[in-house]
Amino acid sequence: MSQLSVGQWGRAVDREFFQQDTEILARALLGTILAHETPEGLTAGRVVEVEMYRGAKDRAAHSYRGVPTARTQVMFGPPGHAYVYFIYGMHYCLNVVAAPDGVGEAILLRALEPIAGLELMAKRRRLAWPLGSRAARNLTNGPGKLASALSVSKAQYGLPLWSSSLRFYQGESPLSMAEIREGPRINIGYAGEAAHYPWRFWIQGNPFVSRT
DNA sequence: TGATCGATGCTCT
DNA sequence: GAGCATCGATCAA
Repeated sequence: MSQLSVGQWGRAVDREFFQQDTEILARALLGTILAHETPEGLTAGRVVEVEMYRGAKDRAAHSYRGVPTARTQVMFGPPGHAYVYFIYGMHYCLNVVAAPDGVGEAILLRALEPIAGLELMAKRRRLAWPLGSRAARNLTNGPGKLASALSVSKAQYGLPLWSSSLRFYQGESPLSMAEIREGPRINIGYAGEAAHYPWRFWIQGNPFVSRT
């Protein structure tokens, strides 16, 4: 059954998809489908909001100091793998590793538009089912929420996002430049000048974006 | 509709 | 020991 659904989302991306400049990749991720198959079932959503973090050039990046740590190790590896970290004592955040091996860059997935497995997502998010329209918007419109809804945690750390149970599909059609908006990233006030860089990208007018 | 604040524990200094 | 790429509850308007 899941194979049928997956077919509607176009081809799975390949390894080469991730081998492009981090900003190009961040924009290209908008509109793709992220799917996670688990024993509980399939959940998937369309990527509608991302932020990029650029290593040594970027005070907001976990990799800013340039030295890999136990947490950030995968960020410095080859692109296309999952960088998952635990934050505020209760949430996970999912990133796509970008840039060549040895360079610590990544793209944070901030919001999805849910498209498959909504009941399972609601269960994981502890929301009542069936969902009202407000609750549907609340399913995956934030980095911690989407990780919870898709059941992403440290168990997915380092997974290749073109060939594992957690992977991207191309989606229907590429977005035009006019559909993509950009602005400063969220909650990085500690990062000085970098806090103002317009490194958050989202699909204009999409109701599942975390903020506008 | 928006501002404020507490929860909670890992990560790094 | 301090801080954190968040979320949800609560309160004011």
